[in-house]
Amino acid sequence: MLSKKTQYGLKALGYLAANYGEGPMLISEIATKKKIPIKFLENILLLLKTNGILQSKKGKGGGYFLVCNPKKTTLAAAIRIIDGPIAMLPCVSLNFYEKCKDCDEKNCGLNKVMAATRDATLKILEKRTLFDLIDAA
Amino acid sequence: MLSKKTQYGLKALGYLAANYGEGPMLISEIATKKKIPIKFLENILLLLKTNGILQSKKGKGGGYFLVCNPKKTTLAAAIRIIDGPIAMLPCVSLNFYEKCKDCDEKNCGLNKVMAATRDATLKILEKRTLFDLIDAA
DNA sequence: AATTACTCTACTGCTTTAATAGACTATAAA
DNA sequence: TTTATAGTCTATTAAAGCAGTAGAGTAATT
Repeated sequence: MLSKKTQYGLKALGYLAANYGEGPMLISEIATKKKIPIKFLENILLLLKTNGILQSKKGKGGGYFLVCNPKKTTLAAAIRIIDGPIAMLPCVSLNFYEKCKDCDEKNCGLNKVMAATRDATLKILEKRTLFDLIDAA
Repeated sequence: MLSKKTQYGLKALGYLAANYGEGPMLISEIATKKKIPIKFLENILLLLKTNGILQSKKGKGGGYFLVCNPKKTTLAAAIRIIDGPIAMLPCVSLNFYEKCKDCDEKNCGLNKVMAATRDATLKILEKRTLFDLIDAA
């Protein structure tokens, strides 16, 4: 399961995507509209900034905004920043790979299944973008 | 990510699947062969038993064994027992559903993407079985 | 009766999660 | 050049979950 932090982050990114091109949005506005604890949201947005997805401006008229067009940033990228690995096991993770000790990957049935699962998941998350997070109503 | 407990559980089930029909297997044997802490494995196998996947026999010649043919038990079922939800968010979980407060699912972009991801994942995990966990070598 | 082997309850240390607090820095407008 | 605005940064906390351990208890077999 995704952490609450990740869920909040994606919600916030959806809001920023919906308002893309309209200048910086206040943390407080995002927090209110998306019902996210404001101090928690500060951390999350900062994290997304240091990882190149968001940019910010201080002072009056300031706030956060997307660096790129929402369709350019995949959900896989956003999730990896906040939550870490997308794969179900370290031994099949593309970005956070760790070798299983006591297990020969080549012959491991579990490894193969989990690799297939990872591929199916990524096929969605590498294609969908922040644009897809925009709410209907 | 799956918990270590789940990973151990699946490894153990793979071992039991490989030896299906050969009578009960000792916890100690599974633990040794699969490099799992034995006391931890006890908990896991018991959990799988109370949930109907395994059966056991006490005393000499005892041990654990699969209730059904390995091809009858899906990985989704096994994972749900040990790890809980497979979906990335409670609001798209089929077996552990929880409504998001402060969010209208019908219009939520995130909800739709996560539902699609869940479907892709389940398409694999509801089809693959304990039989697929059997190691090659 | 003795041995084998699963069963059950409880506990421990550790890490992560989900926040909160408060001081600090940069920007812009009056 | 002060004041208000708004993001930045460090630290702390309570609660929960994870990984693993301990030990006594029960059932089956020989």
